[in-house]
Amino acid sequence: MQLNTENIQRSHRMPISGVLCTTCENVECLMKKNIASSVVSEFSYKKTDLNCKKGQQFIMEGAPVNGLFFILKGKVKVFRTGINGREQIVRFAKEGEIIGHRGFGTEEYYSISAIALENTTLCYFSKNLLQEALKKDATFTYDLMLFYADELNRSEAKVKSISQMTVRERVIDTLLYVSRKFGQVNGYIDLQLSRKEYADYAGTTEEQVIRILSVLKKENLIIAKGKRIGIPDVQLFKREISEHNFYLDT
DNA sequence: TCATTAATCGCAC
DNA sequence: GTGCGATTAATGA
Repeated sequence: MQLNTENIQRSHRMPISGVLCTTCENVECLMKKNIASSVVSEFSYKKTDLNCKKGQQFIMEGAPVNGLFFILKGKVKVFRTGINGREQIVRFAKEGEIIGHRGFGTEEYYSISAIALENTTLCYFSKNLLQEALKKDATFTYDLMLFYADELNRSEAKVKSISQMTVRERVIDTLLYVSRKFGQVNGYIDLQLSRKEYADYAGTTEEQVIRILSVLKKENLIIAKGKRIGIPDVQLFKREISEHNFYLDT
């Protein structure tokens, strides 16, 4: 029975490679959420899977936009190259998230770069096919719009944090963001980042992150063993910045 | 294990 | 707060 359906799918409804959206486990994925729609379902067969090894760059700043990526499995960092080669990490992304969406639409070239932080599998959709699907399915389009709105909101919050927070608060903010997004396993954040990557996100230097991290460790607000960093009490940790922000907001 | 790479510290600016 | 160079710790081939 199962073999039979699989054969039918293989004959004319199989994506060019890899995992089907129907069997995919990424519930948060925009495709998965809308898979009940016939438009989305039809469209989902036209993806291409792409395997990226740890450290591999799959979006190059300035390269022409042909489509966009969904993360099937793995973790990714998105960044922009700033003045004198310094990286500015825009965001981190995990399973089910969209990468390269900003280049979508009227933009011709990517304004960001993306690198796999661990071995990652990506679902690639061509720009033209996605546009067609979006025109046909309003719910799908609406979901994408919500995603854009959320991204914009986060991006604005980040502008505030960089311009108004102290370095210490920015590092704390970064730690909170990463732990909220990737969670903690065995008391440590489920993502190993170098001090430089924390710095690139917080908008500081590697040395500054190292110094602040060791202070936070002394204050028992975090635990750190090499690249593994853990936050024992997230609520307590949050208070470190929310107190200050209270004054900023009023 | 040894060699490479990352983290840390101290110091000058 | 930032940036450089030396030292030390961690990682992985």
